[in-house]
Amino acid sequence: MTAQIISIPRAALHEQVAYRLRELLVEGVIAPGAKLNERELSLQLNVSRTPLREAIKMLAAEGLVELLPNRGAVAVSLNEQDVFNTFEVMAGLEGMSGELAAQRITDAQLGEIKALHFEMLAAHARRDLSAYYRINAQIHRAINTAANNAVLKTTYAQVNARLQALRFRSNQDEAKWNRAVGEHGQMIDALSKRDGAALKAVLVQHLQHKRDVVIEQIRTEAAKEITSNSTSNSTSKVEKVSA
Amino acid sequence: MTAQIISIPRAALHEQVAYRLRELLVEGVIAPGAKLNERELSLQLNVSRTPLREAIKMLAAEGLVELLPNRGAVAVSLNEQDVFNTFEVMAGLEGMSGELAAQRITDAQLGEIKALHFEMLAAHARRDLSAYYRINAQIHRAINTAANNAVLKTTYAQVNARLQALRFRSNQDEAKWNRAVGEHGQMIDALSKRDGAALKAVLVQHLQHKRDVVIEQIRTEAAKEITSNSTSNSTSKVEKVSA
DNA sequence: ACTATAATTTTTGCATACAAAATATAATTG
DNA sequence: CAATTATATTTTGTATGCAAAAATTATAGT
Repeated sequence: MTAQIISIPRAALHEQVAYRLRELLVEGVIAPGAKLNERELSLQLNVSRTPLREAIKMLAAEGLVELLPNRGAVAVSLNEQDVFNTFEVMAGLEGMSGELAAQRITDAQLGEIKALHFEMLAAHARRDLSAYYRINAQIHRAINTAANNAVLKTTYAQVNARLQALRFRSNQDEAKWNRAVGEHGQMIDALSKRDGAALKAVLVQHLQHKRDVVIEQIRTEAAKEITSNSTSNSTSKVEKVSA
Repeated sequence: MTAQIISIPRAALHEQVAYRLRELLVEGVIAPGAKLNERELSLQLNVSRTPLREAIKMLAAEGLVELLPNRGAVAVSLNEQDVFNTFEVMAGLEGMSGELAAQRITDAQLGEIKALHFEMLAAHARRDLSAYYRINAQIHRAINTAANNAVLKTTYAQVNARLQALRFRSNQDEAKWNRAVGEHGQMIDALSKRDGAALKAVLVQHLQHKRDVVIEQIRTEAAKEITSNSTSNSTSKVEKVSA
């Protein structure tokens, strides 16, 4: 008799596809505004169009792609207003997370967040932006987890994914980076004191600052786009689609 | 030449199906925990299984149904913890709505909300619970709309839909009903003064009270269920599924 | 009669096939 | 040559078919 492998029932195909597409969208491999060609994707992912389409419908419900009737799906492309609105909601959700986390966090969880904080300081000291962003995301996720509310967690993840898909993370200036790190210090203080109101305030402010940075970048990008379009041949992407 | 009808491109089939299923779930026609049989539904809705399945996948992403690998989909059934968590998030979202609405509401919108408020008082005076709930929902939706944030609106709608699906709306006692109506009066005051902080506070409290009412009902229902199961033949629904 | 096993039916999951719409390409005309 | 119409191709949307898994019913054994 052959060794019976314990059945880890591999996720349904549409789940796997949704997971992979989510990665591609959030990592920017599929750029905002880009069209999702079903034939092409089903070839690349090696699945038929049926589970692919089911996955796309899920992503549409999550707000990561937009469905155009009879014209398929495109990766969401947020305009300035969309970004503003999304950050506004994110700020509220982060605030909620912080307030609840302050009430519910365990000592172990707090210890882990402090550890991550020091790792973040290290990344900052080394000017390692990539590591900084990774650890930063981990800290925010940890606070969210400490809030111990599954609905909040999924809601947060869903709204956040749309912002991640923007991939605006490069070149924030020195002063703003320092400010962000300072705010993180305040977060740790507030969490240590289990001061929900203070943590909430810091997180909301933190998100507002991040919002300002991103919106500034969008404007810079837009300005560059116009310049390049008027001087050289247009290299602009697929027509802009609102979210 | 025949009169050219202005093409109102009827929504894609999967959209229509999703819309209809959403109604059935929120109105409780498909009860929490009930299985969604694909053959049966495709016959009833007169569509093939393909668009039906796509619609179900969307509802799964919205959190209205749960997918069981190789076993299809069931209408979500929230346990007490789930309900608590959902209300916690709803309270936060309502608070956000109120805070933003106070800043952004137009005089026309405020007028409409005041009108709805009086209609609600009328329904309360007549002890017309059905009308009361309908108008109540309209008021909350109007506040949400006045917040003027599309992301908040969809997020709110999505989380709220899961609570609607609970259909816990019957028999709230007199004192609690009066209290809820009183809170609504405070909302109107706060909105009129454009006092975001006050409105937020009232809304959060309002939701907490609603949460308490619902959780109490769940416990009562659960107690009844146990009694009936032990005395008579079990008429319980499909196995409980967590959300 | 109750449990365990086997056969049957149902149901889900995925792939394929076909029709309609949209897009791209070619042809035509002023 | 530009603009428009006609044709071909691609792409999406929906239905159907088939295999695998699950649920149900039947059968056998204790």
